[in-house]
Amino acid sequence: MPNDSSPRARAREQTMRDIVRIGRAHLATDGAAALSLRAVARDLGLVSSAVYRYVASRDELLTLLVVDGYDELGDAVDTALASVDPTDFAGRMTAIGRAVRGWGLAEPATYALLFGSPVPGYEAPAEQTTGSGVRVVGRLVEVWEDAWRAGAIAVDDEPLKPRRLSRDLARIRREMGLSVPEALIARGLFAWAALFGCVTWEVFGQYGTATFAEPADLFEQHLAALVESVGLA
Amino acid sequence: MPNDSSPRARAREQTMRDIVRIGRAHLATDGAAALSLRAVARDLGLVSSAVYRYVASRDELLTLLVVDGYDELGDAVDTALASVDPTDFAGRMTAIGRAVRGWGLAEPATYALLFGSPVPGYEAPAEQTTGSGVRVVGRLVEVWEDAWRAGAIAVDDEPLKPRRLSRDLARIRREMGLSVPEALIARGLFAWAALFGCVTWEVFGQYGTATFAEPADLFEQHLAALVESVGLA
DNA sequence: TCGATTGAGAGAGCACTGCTCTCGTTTTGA
DNA sequence: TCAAAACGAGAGCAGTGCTCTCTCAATCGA
Repeated sequence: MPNDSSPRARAREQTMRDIVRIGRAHLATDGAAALSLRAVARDLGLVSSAVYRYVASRDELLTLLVVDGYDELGDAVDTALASVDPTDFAGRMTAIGRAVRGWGLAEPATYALLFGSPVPGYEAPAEQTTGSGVRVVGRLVEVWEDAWRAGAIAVDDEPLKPRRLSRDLARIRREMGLSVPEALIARGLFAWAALFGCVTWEVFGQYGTATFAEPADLFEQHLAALVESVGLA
Repeated sequence: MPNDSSPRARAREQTMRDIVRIGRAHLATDGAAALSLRAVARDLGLVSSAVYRYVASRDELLTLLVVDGYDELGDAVDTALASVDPTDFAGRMTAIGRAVRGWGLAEPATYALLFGSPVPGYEAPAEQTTGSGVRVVGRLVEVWEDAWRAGAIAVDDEPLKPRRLSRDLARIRREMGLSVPEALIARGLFAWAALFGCVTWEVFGQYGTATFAEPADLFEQHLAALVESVGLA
C-alpha cells in the first residue's frame, strides 16, 4: 500500500480530481446519458482501460458527480444563508429557495442528475450520497424548527387524519428530534417538494412557450406562496 | 403511392403500432436512456436497419413515446374529471392531482420521459408534442377560470409587482382569453409546478428513507395545500 | 397486361460505447 | 535488493445508432 503522501498517492489524487473535473465538464455539455468514460479518458490523455484503475465503472463516476453536485448545492445554500438575519425565518426560507434556483439554473446538467429522471439501471448508493443529499432539506427543517420555537409559525397542533399518517409523521418527528407539530412536518414536506418542483419546471423548460421578461419575478411570487404554505408570516 | 387502405398501408400502420407498443414496454422496463432501436427490432422479428423504414431515428421513437405518454396522461385526467361534480371546483382540482399522481406511479418510466431530465441532445419537437402536452394544465386552467367566474376563489385583484411581471401575466391572460386576475395566474403557475413537484418527488423516490404506511395519505395533505394555494375553499 | 416505380427487409459496415483481459513497465515498501 | 503492487497500453468482446447496398415483392400507370 502506497503511503498517503507518496508521489504515487498524490498523483492518484490529482488524477481522481481531474476525472471528476472532466466528467463535470462533459456532464455540463452533453448531459448524463452521454457521459462516456472513454471520452473522459481521451481528455485525460489516457487509454480507456486506464481510467478503470481509478473508477470502477461508469456508474461510479456518476456517483462521484452526484456527491460533487450535492456538495456544491449545499455550499451554495449555506453561503446564501450566511448573510441572512437568523431571526428572519421567512428570509431564511426565501434565501434557500433562491439559492436552489440559482444553482439549478447555473448547473442544469448536474441539477438534472440530482433531481431529474433516475438514470436507468443506476441507483445512487445511499451510503455515499445521502450525507450530502440531505443538506438542503436539513437547512429547511432548521428554519421551520427555529421559527416554531420562536412562535413565528401559525399552524394547527392537532394530529392529522388518517391516524396512520399521524403515526408516520409522529415517528419522523421523534426520529429527527423535532418539536414542530405534525401538520408542520406535512407542510414542510409539501414545501420541499413544491420548491424543487418550481425550480425543476424552470430549469427543464416546462413552462413551455410562456415567456417572462424576468423569470425571477415569477419565482419570487412562488417563494411567497411557499413561505405562506408553511404558515410563516 | 399506395392507397390508404391498401394491404401494404395497413401493414405499415400495424407495424408502427407494434413499434410504439414494444418501445413502451422497453421504456417501462429499462428506461429512456436504455431504449434501443436494435432491441425493438429484435422483438419485432426484424433486422435493425429495417425499422429505419418506419422511424427515422431513435429520437423520433422517443417523440412517438412522448406524444403517446402525454395522451395517456391526458386521458387519465379526463377520465377522472368525468365523475366529478363540475361545480365542485376543489374536487376537480383534487381529481386532476390524484390522476396525475396515479398515472405517474403506474408509468414511472414514461413519467420520467415527460417530466424528468431532458434527454441530452434531444428536444421534443414542439409541433408534435405541445398539442398533447398542454392538456393537463389546460384542465387546471379551466377549473380556476370556472371557479373564478363562480366567485368561489378569494384572491386579490390588484396587479402584481414588479410591473414587468404584471405585464407578462396580463399578456398571458389576454392571449388565453382568461378572466381570472393576474395574481391567480401566478398562483396557478405555482400550483401547476408544485403539483408535479410533489408527484415527481414521490415517483423518483426523493423522499428517501422517510417511509409512509400509505403515501397517498401524505399526498392528500399536499393536495389540500395546493387547493389552498390558489385560494379555493 | 406489362413495365417502371416504390416499399420492405436483409446484410455488411463504420464509429462509438462499457468493460475485461493480458502484457510490460514503474514505483513502492519490507 | 526484490517481490508485490500500481499503472498504463493494447487487444478484444458485445452492444449501440445509423448508412449503404442489395434483392424481392407489391403497387400503379399506361
